[in-house]
Amino acid sequence: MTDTLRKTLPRLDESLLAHLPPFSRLGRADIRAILDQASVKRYDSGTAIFDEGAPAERFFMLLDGYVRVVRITPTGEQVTALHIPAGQLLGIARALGRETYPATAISATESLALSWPMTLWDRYAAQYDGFATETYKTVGQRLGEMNTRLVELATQQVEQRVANALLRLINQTGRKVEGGIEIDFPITRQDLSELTATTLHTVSRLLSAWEKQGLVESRRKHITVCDPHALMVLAQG
DNA sequence: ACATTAATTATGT
DNA sequence: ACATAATTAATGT
Repeated sequence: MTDTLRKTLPRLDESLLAHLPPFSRLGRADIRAILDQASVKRYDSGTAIFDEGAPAERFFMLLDGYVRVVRITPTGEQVTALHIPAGQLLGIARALGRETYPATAISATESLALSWPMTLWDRYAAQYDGFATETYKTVGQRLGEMNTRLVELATQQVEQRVANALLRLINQTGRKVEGGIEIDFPITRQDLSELTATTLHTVSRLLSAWEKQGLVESRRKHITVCDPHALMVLAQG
């Protein structure tokens, strides 16, 4: 008689979460319970998942795609803070003790995300072993990344800044392709310039120069690094 | 060593 | 055809 209860859409499979850091130490039953409280949503490329300053009502787990976390400066220009690949938590304002989102999240590709009401955050953190510690690890990583970027901004020149940015991008979101490693989501020179606090023109020139030296290849909205090692040399200054 | 401005071309819907 | 991306040169700080 139990299958008369089958009234909802296909249930989410536990394997979606089982191998992801915050959930990897949890048992199947716990994951099932968490999954049953989640809702799924698909985001077209370029749409906002949440906005800076808005009340942080939900937190998210990115299942597929890439998201860029963006802040708006007082003068109204965007600054990309970081990119988040699939498999990471997102919008975890609660973990930072905040009631509002500290930045805007925009899907860089078509994306798929689970979300939960933020009220569940405390419960999960309290009752599921490993949930809190694992998420603080990724929070720590992101903090570290932003910190090293700050140092770069203060100390390095433009050329090594964009070289470093490229290297990070292929590390975090790189996909092996014939002849190099390709950034796995559409990225413009404007985006890269925001990441490195320079202009799209300078980025364009640098990429053109590197392309002539066989360091990179780029089509529109697409960059692949052919010689990571040479880039690393450049990145040191 | 870089930004800014502007003009030109290429590319995707 | 239209908007968006990318290149390139010239000029400015």
